[in-house]
Amino acid sequence: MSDKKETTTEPNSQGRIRQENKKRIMSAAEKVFAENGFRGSTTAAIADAAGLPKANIHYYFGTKEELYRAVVDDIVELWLSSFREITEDDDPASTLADYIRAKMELSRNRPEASRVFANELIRGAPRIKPYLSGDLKNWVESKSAILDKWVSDGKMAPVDSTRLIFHIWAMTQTWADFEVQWSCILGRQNGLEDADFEQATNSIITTILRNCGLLPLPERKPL
Amino acid sequence: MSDKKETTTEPNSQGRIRQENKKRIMSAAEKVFAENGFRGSTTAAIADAAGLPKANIHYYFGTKEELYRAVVDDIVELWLSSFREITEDDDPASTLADYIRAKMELSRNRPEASRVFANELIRGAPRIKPYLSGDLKNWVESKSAILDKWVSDGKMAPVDSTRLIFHIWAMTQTWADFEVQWSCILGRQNGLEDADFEQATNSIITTILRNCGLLPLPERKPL
DNA sequence: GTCTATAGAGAGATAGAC
DNA sequence: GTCTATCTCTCTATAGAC
Repeated sequence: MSDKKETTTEPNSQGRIRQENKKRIMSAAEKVFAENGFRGSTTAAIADAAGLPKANIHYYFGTKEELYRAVVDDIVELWLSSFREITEDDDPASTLADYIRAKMELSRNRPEASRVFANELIRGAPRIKPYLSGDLKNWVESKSAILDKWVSDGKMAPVDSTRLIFHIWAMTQTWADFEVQWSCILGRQNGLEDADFEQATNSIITTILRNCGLLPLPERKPL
Repeated sequence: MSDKKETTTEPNSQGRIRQENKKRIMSAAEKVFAENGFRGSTTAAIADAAGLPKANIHYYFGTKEELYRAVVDDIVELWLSSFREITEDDDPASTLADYIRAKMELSRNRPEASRVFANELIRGAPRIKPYLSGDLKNWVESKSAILDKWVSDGKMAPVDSTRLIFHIWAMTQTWADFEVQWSCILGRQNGLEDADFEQATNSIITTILRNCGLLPLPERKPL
C-alpha cells in the first residue's frame, strides 16, 4: 500500500501494477454495473467507486463497453468454475445438497456478480448469448444426463432433470438478485443475516431432496 | 411542477383521450424500462416505442421519474390483484397448484412487468421499499399463517411456510425475467413456447406438492 | 502512469408555433 | 393537444501537461 511510485522498470512490476489497477477498476465496475445495468452506469460513477480519475478508466480499458465485457467475462468464468464436477458414481443426496450449498455461498459472497449477470439476462443477454447457447447449454445437458443415469440406476426417483437444475438456480440466485425483497419481508433492517441464508439453504435442500425421493415423506400431524 | 391548473380528469372526451394516451405511453415505457432499467432508459426511446414525439411524454407525465413511478405503481397493483384470496378452509393441494399456475400465467403474459419489477429489486428497490415492507410483507405473513394452519390441522406436512412462498416466486418469476437463459439452454431459436411453460408449471407444482407431502413419494426404479 | 481540462455527442426538459 | 426547435446539463472519450 505504501510504495506505489517505484522507479524500477522491471517488466514484472509494471505488469503487476497494471493487473492490480485493472482488478481494482473491475471490482468497482462490478458494483456499479450490478446496481445500474450497462446503460445506466457511468464511467464517472465507476471512477468514483474505484477512487481514481475518470481518465484512468479509459487508459486501462479503452471504452466502457470493453470494461463491461471484462467484468462479465470474469463472472462467466466464476460461474463455470463454481460448477462442481459431478459423476455418475457420486451419491445423489449429498451431491445435490453440496451443489445447492455452493450456489448459496456464491449468492452470499458475490451478490454483485450475480446481479450483473441478472441484469444481462433481463436485457436479453446481448453480450453473452453465445455463452448461454454454448458452454452453459452443454453443462446443463451433461449434468442432467447424470441425473437421468441416477434415476435409471434406481438411485433416486424419476424427476424432470433439466427443470430440477433450473429450479435450483432460481431458488438460490434469488437470494442475491432480490435480496432487498426478502430483507424487507423478513423485517431485517440491516440486510439479511447469515442465519437467513442458512435457513434458506436448508429449505431448498429439503425441497429438492424430497422432490427426488431422497428424503422420507414428511408426515402430517395426526388429527 | 407544483401548480396544477387541472388536477382532476373530467368525464368528457378530452379526459378519455388523455387516459388513452397515458396508457399508450405507459405501455411503451414498460417495454423500455424492462430492457434498460430506469437510468438506462431514455425518453426518446420511450417516445419512439409509443410512436409519439418526445415532448408528448413530458406533456403527459412531466418528468421521466413521474412516468416510471406510474409504470411501477401499475405493476404493483397487478401483483397484488393477482394474489388469489385463499382461506384456511381451502384445499391445500389445489390452492397451491392454482397459485403456481396464476404466477406462471403472469410470467407468460406480462414478462415486461416482471422485468421492470426485477430491475427495481436488483438496484435495491429505491422506489418501492415501502411497498415491500408494507403490503407485500403483510401479504406474506397472512398467507404463511394460513399454510401454518393447514399444517396444524393435519392437512399437509410441516413446511417452512415463508420459504415455501419465496420458492414459488423464485421458480415462477425466473421464467419471465431470465427467459433468454432458458430459451438458449433449451435450444429454442424463437423464444420459449407454450409447451415449455406448461412443462415448467407442472414441474414446479410437483416439486411444491411433494415438499408438502401432498403427492405420494415418488418411487425409484427397482434394481 | 496519472490526472486536468475539454471536445463532441446525447440526455432530460421546455418554449412557443400550430 | 401536438410537435419542432432548442436550451442546458451530463455523458463518453481524448488531448496533453506533469
